[in-house]
Amino acid sequence: MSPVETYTISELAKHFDVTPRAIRFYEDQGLLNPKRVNAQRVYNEGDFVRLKLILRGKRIGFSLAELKQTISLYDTHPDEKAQLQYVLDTIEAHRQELVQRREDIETTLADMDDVHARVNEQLKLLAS
Amino acid sequence: MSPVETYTISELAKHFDVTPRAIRFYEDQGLLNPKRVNAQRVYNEGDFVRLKLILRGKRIGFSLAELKQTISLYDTHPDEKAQLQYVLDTIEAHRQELVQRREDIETTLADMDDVHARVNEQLKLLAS
DNA sequence: GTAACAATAACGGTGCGTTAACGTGT
DNA sequence: TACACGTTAACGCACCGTTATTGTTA
Repeated sequence: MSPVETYTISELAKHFDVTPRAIRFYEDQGLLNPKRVNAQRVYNEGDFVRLKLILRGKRIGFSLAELKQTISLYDTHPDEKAQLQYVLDTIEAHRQELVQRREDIETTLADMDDVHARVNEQLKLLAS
Repeated sequence: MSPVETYTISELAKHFDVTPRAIRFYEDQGLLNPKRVNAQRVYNEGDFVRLKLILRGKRIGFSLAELKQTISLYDTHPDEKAQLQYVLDTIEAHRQELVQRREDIETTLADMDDVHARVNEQLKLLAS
């Protein structure tokens, strides 16, 4: 047996800079499902990654409810054709959203560059 | 005088697919400031663009409060050095945020591609 | 359409009181 | 071995602040 790295809730909390309370909350919402040893939560590598995905998803702007859906897809291993197709379709839908969001960001960055350039010009004129 | 394109609130609402009520709300929050003719709102091209920026910003994930700040910066034309520098700094801060968010999105898209490929593989095996 | 005020609903948690398990020093 | 003590965690329920809207009435 290879040793499996595990974590307590407070270790995770510290690592990701969130409160243990929040981690339990994510579990309440169905986003995590760690093993238990005497009612105590024991997190493995998979849970670790899952939490990382949750936090990244939050930064991107997804709600916990949305994350619950997508993250499940990531590590489910369905064996039926219909299910596999469903996974593909769902991924595709989310992909579209993300691509749109990325475009919005690109556009905004470009706008910012414009403003930045103009303001910088002003600043130079003023300095001379 | 060149004719200036103007819009009523319901025209804007229809165009951007939001309720007039929401547009008034954005004004309450200080994000819009259309001219009035007899207390009735009259929106010009600038207002139009502003609303577009607001909605794009929302999609990206900025709060109305943040948008109020940034959008103001976009079309203010300060003349003092300190103010100009402030604008540059603020833009830079928001830029950092956006770049981070874009990175998160890139990573997630890559993850999705992985899953997509794996699932597709499964599907092919099943079909054969 | 407008103004003003209220109500709502989702979201993402937090606080708290209580109970339980575990390790340490005496 | 026994006991007290501190730490950490679990649970459940209520509650909260922010945000973004929507309703309502005049």
